[in-house]
Amino acid sequence: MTTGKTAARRASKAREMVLDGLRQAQAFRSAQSLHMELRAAGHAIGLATVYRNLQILAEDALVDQVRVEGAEALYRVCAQDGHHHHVICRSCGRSAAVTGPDFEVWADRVATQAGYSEVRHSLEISGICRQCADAQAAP
Amino acid sequence: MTTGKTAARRASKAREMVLDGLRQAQAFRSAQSLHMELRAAGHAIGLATVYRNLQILAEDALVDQVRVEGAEALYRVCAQDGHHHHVICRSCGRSAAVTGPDFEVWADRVATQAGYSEVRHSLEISGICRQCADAQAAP
DNA sequence: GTAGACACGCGAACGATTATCATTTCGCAA
DNA sequence: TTGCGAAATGATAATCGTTCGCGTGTCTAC
Repeated sequence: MTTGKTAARRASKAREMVLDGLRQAQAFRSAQSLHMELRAAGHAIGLATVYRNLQILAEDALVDQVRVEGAEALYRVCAQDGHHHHVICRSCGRSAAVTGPDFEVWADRVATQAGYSEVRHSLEISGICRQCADAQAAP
Repeated sequence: MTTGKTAARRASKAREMVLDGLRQAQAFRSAQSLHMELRAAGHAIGLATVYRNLQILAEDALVDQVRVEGAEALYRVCAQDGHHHHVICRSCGRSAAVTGPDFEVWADRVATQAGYSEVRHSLEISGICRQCADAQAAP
């Protein structure tokens, strides 16, 4: 990697499928569940391939990748560009976008003040969405 | 201390060791490296026990637990006061505490407004500390 | 048409964490 | 002090998500 040469990202049916499967979902999906669905739909795609392409797509900023505490990584088609965050339902994966006013700036500033460079931040907000909460309350 | 309830927490040599090992570190430690060190120091402690006690200590708010993107969980003795965050050096693990403004409140509010309950959040800020940056710049 | 990349699918490997379980140790009270 | 039951322990197996290795397939460029 880092050859500097054109990435030579070749067209790929598998990548197409992964992206498509992600597009059809309203919520964040895990690599595994996406794989299962694709298999169920009759596509002979390998789990490793799903992971591979998910990574590639995340690299190309075509999908968002988040990690909920200690659980699996979740992916979703990137709605918009620019930095934004989500509230993710821990139960169903549905998410809502939230925008913090000066949060980004603040994070960067305090880290820089502390003497840190190449500052990165990751903010995850999770909860139980109303539908799931209702479903749990009334079994 | 305050053994009022059904004191489900008993004194434990292992927990003492874990806490001690953590105290001696200036930076965040992983469960595994802590275990290795304790073994190297001659203590016959099991890996599972390290994990167990780390969890217990985190529960009791005696240690901070963070998860850097996709890597292992890192632990550190808790400085003190309530909720706070850290900037962690991605290179050496050293960290600095940062205090956010009304970040906690904000996160909770936007999530609640979006209809989410049982809101949890996790904020990680990472960077390269000055020493590591210097070391990298002039090898 | 052929060579060489790149991508694929499969299954095994991997690393972090957790569960299991027989045994030890602690806290409390007799 | 001694005894008892509950909690803690350590070794190991198991789990789970993710990645690697490898032989094969497929597309591009020549």
